[in-house]
Amino acid sequence: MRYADTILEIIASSHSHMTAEQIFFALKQQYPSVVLATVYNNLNSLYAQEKIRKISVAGYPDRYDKNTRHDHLVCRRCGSLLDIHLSDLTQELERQTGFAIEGYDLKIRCLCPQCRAKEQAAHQAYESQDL
Amino acid sequence: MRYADTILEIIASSHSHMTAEQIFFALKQQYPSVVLATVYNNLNSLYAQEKIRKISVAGYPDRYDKNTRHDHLVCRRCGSLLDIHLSDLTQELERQTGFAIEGYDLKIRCLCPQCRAKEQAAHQAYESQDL
DNA sequence: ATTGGAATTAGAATAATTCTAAATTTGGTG
DNA sequence: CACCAAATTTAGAATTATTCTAATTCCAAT
Repeated sequence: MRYADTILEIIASSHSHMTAEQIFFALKQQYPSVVLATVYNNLNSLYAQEKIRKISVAGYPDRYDKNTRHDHLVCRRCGSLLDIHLSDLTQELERQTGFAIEGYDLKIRCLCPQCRAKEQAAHQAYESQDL
Repeated sequence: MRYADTILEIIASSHSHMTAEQIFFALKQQYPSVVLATVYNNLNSLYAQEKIRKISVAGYPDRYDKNTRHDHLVCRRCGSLLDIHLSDLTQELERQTGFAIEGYDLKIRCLCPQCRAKEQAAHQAYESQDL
């Protein structure tokens, strides 16, 4: 895992949530000979060690994130992600489910500002059309 | 959308969480000439109308579920899903995020009973080996 | 009957990811 | 240092899930 630390740094220092391909291009800046499969190998290994998180949203490639406890806002229109720090639900979920849980993944569906603007524009175009 | 209602019924009456392919085979019982692309067309349309939910877990094909409010237990080892009815977090999430949210998706990571048994067996084999 | 629009079909295409086998690198040992 | 074994990387083929395209079929309204 010669590249594992560099990949961890790329993920840690990114404010976006990068796909395997984006990480691949970032890594290529430093190691031009590296190959996408290696990135997948490293990401899978880091994920298995729980050093990174993997975020799956239907319709989008998997994205990777640092493994700190936080939740995500997901735009229902463009799929963009935003970290959000909410209070930890583990205790409450254990109380409600009645057993020890290993963790959880909370995605909040919303509209990002750009998409909100686009939807409003579309809505107004519709409203003002001749009927 | 000639098959939409049948697909809805298949999803509603299934206690598992079916993949597009499983739904395709179930639908084929009644309509042997139907084709996988049609199932995807119907599922995408039902999903766009919010009549069904789509569940994405990294490493597994998307699965579909009825669109009632409930959460999911996800086995971290085999990916199996189980519905669980927890109290609605919308209010609390709106309070914490400070804006109107459209919904959320909560997956609780755990080990299903079968996988727990397997992990224990593996653990005991490891413990009892000659060192 | 005829037509138009929507849905379905078949199958090719695409995208993401994994797999396989060969080559390379690494670390330990004599 | 030289060698070996193990682990990692590489290249590229393969697989899987899903979407796309174009042709066909279905159905409802003339």
